[in-house]
Amino acid sequence: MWTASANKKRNNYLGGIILNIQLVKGTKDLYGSEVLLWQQLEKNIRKLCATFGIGEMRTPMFEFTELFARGVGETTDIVQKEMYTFTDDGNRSLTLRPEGTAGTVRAYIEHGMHNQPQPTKLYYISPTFRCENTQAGRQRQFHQFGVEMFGSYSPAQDAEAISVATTFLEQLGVKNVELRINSLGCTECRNRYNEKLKQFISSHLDSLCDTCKQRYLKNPLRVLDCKEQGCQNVIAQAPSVLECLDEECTAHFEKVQAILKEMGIAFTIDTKIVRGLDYYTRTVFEFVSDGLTVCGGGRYDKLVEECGGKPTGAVGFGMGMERLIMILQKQYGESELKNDTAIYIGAMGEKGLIQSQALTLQLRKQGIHAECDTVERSVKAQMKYANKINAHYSVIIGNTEIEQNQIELKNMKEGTKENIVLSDLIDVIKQRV
RNA sequence: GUGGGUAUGGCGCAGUUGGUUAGCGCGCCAGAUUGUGGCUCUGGAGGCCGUGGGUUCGAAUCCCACUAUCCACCCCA
Repeated sequence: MWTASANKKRNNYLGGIILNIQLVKGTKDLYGSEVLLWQQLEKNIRKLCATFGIGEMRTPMFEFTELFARGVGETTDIVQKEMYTFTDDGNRSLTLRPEGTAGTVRAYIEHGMHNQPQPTKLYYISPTFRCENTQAGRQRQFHQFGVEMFGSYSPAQDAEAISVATTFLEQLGVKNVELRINSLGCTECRNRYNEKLKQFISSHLDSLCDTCKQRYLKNPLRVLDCKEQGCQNVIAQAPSVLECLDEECTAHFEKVQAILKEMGIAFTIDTKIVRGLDYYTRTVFEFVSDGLTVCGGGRYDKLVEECGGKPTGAVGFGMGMERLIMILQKQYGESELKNDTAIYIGAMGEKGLIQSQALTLQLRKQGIHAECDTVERSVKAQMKYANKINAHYSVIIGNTEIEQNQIELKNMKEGTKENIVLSDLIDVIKQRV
């Protein structure tokens, strides 16, 4: 590990050149039992998506800055102060992706996916970057699992997207999950509501906090999100978005609810949900567990068009993997995940060492996890090692075994031994695994 | 960006009002009669106590700055 003192020593070797070989703020190495947890989570996601007919989309880690600035919204905090932006050789302004939707939309348009049978359903599990203050479960490089569904304006698509998230959280066993939904309406409804809200807020300015006094002009919806008590009191009296929806948007929202009900998906309507991203239209939703938002998403019918594609209805959601991992860790408690080893093939003497290496490879080629001694330790130490790596069986190969073509196969759990013919070892193990 | 806590071998922690060679648990390595694990015992390796300054005869310990980390706010996933 590159501790600071290790750096110091290293610097001496390198003649005083100072190397900053340390983790960058907000980044993390994943290894050991933690990475096993990640693998399991990813496996669950892939299986889930296969069930829902959602294909994987892998977009590049960086794109033109413009894409995110436009896609995510110029007024959002993400664009204004949290993006990792740099200029490359060709003087292009590039940015590490701060969220997954924009890149997916770009790919959808660029590859003419609207020519495929619609809807196009895509998911991604990708590293994502935001330059903001860190906290538990919030890194500067974090991982997002997201699903995007293109090509439908129907409320059925909203419901399908929500059902993916519900099923996933259910299967993961996340407890106390609550689904909250709301509708922001189409652009017209939204503008109408913004005006109404502005008027309402301006008549209650005195009770608002300082930030809200500023931001209500630009983005009055944000005030609904404020946690200050004073603002909360004002908001409680504020007009609801739902009152401003036109007929179509109202019908859409009602239909989403009807489908969810029939699907057996419980939800509550929360007119305070507005989401921080500018691109949402109509349905928006959040899954909250113990006060933490574990999933957020909604419909974004204008985004594909804004990014240069044909008008296309779309709906999606994102989940922070780090938060899911935290939940899983709590669930699994301290019990460490381990990779088991089928058999440990120890060796005694030179002939044994040589043969054990070859035998191990043969087993591995058959898909069996075998380990052998590559350190030339004592038999006792080898057995200790076999125990530590959770070997189910062990054998020691030495001169006697080779001469007699006989070995003692030991069952590590039971502590029992049995004699078998050395040349039969592979077949015997294959049968037992 | 704002406020508060923390920073000691791989991990988790002690280190008393500043005083000699900085400890403990887990882990790692090796032994406990010569070729066999899990228990126990013994020994060993591994830290200039986050970094840089300052106060002092003397600093892990006091002061300042920086960095990282955690918590809250902000925002989101």
